[in-house]
Amino acid sequence: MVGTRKAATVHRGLDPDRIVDSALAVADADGLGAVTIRRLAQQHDVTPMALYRHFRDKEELLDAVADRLLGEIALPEPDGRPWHEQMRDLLAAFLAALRPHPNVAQLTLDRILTSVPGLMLAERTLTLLDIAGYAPDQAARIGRQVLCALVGMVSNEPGAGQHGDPEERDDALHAERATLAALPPRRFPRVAAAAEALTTTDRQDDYYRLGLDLAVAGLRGVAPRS
Amino acid sequence: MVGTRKAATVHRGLDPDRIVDSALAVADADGLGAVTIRRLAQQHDVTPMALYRHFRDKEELLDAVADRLLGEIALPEPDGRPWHEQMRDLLAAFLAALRPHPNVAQLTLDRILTSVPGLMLAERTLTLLDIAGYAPDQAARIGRQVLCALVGMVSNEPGAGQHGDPEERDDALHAERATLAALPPRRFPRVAAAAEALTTTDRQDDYYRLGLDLAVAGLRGVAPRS
DNA sequence: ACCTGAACACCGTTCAAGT
DNA sequence: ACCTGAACACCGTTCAAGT
Repeated sequence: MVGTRKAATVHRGLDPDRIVDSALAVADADGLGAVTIRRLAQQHDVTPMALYRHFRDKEELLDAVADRLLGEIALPEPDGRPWHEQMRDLLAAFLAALRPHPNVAQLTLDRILTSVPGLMLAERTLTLLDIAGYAPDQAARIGRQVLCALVGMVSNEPGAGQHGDPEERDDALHAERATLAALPPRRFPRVAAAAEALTTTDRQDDYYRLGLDLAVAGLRGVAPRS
Repeated sequence: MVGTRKAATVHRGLDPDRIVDSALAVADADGLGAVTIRRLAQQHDVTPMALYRHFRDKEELLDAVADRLLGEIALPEPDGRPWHEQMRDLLAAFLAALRPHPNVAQLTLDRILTSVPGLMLAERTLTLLDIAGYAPDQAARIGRQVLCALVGMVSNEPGAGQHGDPEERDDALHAERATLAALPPRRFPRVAAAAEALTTTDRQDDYYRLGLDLAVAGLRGVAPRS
């Protein structure tokens, strides 16, 4: 009642943040391909064109989704530990932000250098690589590779077939496992033996821990100063 | 004239291989999003529905495109050298097959375990990781990560914005470089300094050599036996 | 066997109006 | 300022025919 002018002009539910919420929910449930201007509009009981008041086009909407993910990165404070320990924590923070939304992770790659939180991640990465002894050019290239590898890790984590029902997804994984296990053991003995490991969604923490080990070990192995 | 029955029923130009050719050409020129049933049909002077004689749906067409790339892998023969040297050559062979088609590379990831050339790559990778001392489960996980990282490397190579004209692409890269260089040097000194390295398409061989170094060094660093 | 034609249920997006 | 409605140029795909 004693509403200020600002309160009087409050949106009834169609502001960019809530659209991004919906986009994330749709992508998590049905994949990035299901994120559609028309579908989001429908979820907000509004005409598709209403969204264009808030985003110039679909790409700008996806930018906002990526920004949301990048904004969730909880950057660890720099400290006095060896660079590779700090690097591990930094990369782990990036992973932690991406993991809840594997279907959306790939969007962040193109936006790392165009959003503030992404730039902060990049700056920290380059700083640690400098401490490791990398020349600036090398650091730029190798930093890109590592962040790229992490995003790929999340986008392609064993369960990420981006289907609808969790039941259907389990069935698909089970079928794939059976196909692999039935491979001719003369030609593909190791793939057949690894059928279980390649198709399980269990022990995801192991998967990610190993991925971090791999990335950090790579950086240490190539670094001028170890 | 003395045509066999087979020669008499030869296609006049609409066989799956030529459709895949077109799909690759379109993807290379205008990105994966431009690969459209209708556009491919048009290129072959045929109705969109004609393609459904050869592919059950669009996904099967993309499977064929991915198979084409995977089929280009020239697997090196196993020999007596240390596992990491053989691994490097194996990964380099995969990279060499992907590099000509960065816009398409990502398609291969989901198809590695469903195509014969992909399975051969996977089998070789697991074999070398076994020699390195990895337990089968670990080998499966880490092998996936590495192949994933390589695909990501190609998909996200500096020039890969998947635009049309090469001129337009250069302009986009130049603009991005300027934006990065103009970043507040107080907050993002290293990113600003790396603007050039992050946006150049020169020295791609360095980029890929470094990526291979990173991957192999990671595998060696994590391996039970080095 | 291979291709066509018309139709359906979707897209993103522009333009001109409405309040 | 914010939303609507109709329209346009695209999608993938089904179905029933044509030869």
